Parts: sequence; C-alpha cells; structure tokens
Amino acid sequence: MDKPHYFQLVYDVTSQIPKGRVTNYGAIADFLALGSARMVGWALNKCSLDERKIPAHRVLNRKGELSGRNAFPTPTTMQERLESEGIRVIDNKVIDFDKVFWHPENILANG
DNA sequence: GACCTGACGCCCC
DNA sequence: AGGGGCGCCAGGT
Repeated sequence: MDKPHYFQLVYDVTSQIPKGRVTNYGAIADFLALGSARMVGWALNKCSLDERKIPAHRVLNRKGELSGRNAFPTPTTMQERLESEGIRVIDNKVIDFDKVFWHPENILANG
C-alpha cells in the first residue's frame, strides 16, 4: 500500500480514545514504538484526507495544548469538539489535562 | 542531493 | 521554574 503501515496503527489507536478523554502524540508514538512523536502528528494531519472518521481532536501535545487546531476546517473546530465532549479548553489548552488523559495502554485493559 | 520545516518530546542551562 | 537547544522520521522545496 502507498501509505506507511503505521498510518493505520495511529488511526486505530486514535479511534480507540474514549469520548471525553484525550492523549498526546508521545503516548501513541511510544505505544506503537514509532520512535518519534512527529510521525503521529504527521499521520493525523493526513488523516483528514482519509475517508474514515478519526477523533484526531483528542490528540494533543505533551502540554495539553491544541497544537493541531490549525489543521482542522477552522481553528476553533478542535476546541469546539473537545468542549462538546465535556472537556474544558482555555487559551487552546485542556483544563485538568492529567484527569482526562488517556493512555493507549488502556486498550489492553479493556476500558 | 542538501537544507528547512513540521499537529513532538526530552535534556541541558 | 522557565527558556533554549538537540534528536527524532518524513516531506517539500
């Protein structure tokens, strides 16, 4: 296939993020052993071109900032979606990032 | 083919 | 605790 195989892996992990929870690029990169969080962000950037729905808005940087908001239809789409799921966002940063943080390891924990 | 940039993250100062 | 620099993989110029 044309796209790197890890694209699907990133999409799959991102799709498993529970509603109302968020994670960061590093956690996904570490879980998939990609070796670089940049690859996750790059894959998610291209995910918009993909036909399947991927909750890319639930993936933030390590500081809990909406660093990818600019890649959405509008710069506020990411924040709107997060707030729609009960996540508070102020100044492009998720409030209580630690509490709503979700780690890919939880997939193995079956929830 | 070399250099720079990017939805990142950690180490060092 | 805050700021700056380097490493990471891939793409574009």
